Amino acid sequence: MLAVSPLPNTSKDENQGEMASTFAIDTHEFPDFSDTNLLDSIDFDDLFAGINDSDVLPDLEMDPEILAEFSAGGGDQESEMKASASVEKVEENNFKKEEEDKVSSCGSGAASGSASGSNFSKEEEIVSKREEPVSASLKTLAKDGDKGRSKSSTQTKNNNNNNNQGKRKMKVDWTPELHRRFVQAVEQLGVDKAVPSRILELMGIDCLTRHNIASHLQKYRSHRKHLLAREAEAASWSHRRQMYGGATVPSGGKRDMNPWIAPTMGFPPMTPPMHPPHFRPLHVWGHPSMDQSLMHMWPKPVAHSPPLRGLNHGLLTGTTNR
DNA sequence: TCCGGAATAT
DNA sequence: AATATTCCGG
Repeated sequence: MLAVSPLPNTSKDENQGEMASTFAIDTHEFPDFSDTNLLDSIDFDDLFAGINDSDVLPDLEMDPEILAEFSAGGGDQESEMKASASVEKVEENNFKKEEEDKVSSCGSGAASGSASGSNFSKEEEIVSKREEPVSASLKTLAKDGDKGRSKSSTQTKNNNNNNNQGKRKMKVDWTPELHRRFVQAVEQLGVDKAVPSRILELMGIDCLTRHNIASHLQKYRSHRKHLLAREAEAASWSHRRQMYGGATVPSGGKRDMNPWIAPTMGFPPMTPPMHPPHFRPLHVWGHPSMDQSLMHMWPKPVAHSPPLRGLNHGLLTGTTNR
């Protein structure tokens, strides 16, 4: 029992103008126990599996604060589970009984947490919004790329719309799929012309607000910037070396044309002025294209740009300094 | 007022 | 680190 929900309703959230069209849900999650830890397969998974959203117990995952409040006793996650279980009765409103397959949706379930071992404290985020039909294909495509992912999130409660008012916003879990759509949209628009609203449109995910996109976009740009910067550095670095050797490229261009960097951007020579519908600059970073072990959406700061041409990338240095 | 983007906050 | 929120011009 745990009646949770004292919630003082701050009532400040209320989506201002975000078209709230969050309906649709779809909880088909496929438990991927392929190579996961047993822990993953713990039960809360199942528990959550069916219940996705519903604002009931608005706070289950709130945050530290509230959690702390009643968690004082001790069981943290335990309570969570229980709570969810009880949630079953949740269904009361009209809810949407959508079909349950594809449809963009926001809800989802699947929790996994990294409980592995000893690390659970008060998780908070979660919630993952899933999207549409693409999944299948992506799955295929992403194969090893995504594989293990897609189920990492500890869901808790969702906010729904329907009339509610005191709903909180849950963190959106940018799953590889979502991210992929995001990147796709951005590319289509052109990196510099991409703005949240447009991206949102292109993505077609109904849930997700402009803000979500904006936030992600910010991060995206930031990462990209770093990446480019690094590569540029590396490039210039290699440049010098080349010069030394008497090599080539007289131009003093710092990093305009870099064979290596190019792929990173996806489109060096023509960026903005063209985005045919079905054209697609293969991979940028978060792309499925680059499977391998690069499945980490956001490339960590690992410089990868072989300094000298002629050699196969492979190792690289990590310090580009001078 | 709405939007986009950077700066902050959580 | 990843998201969300807030602040600040257009």
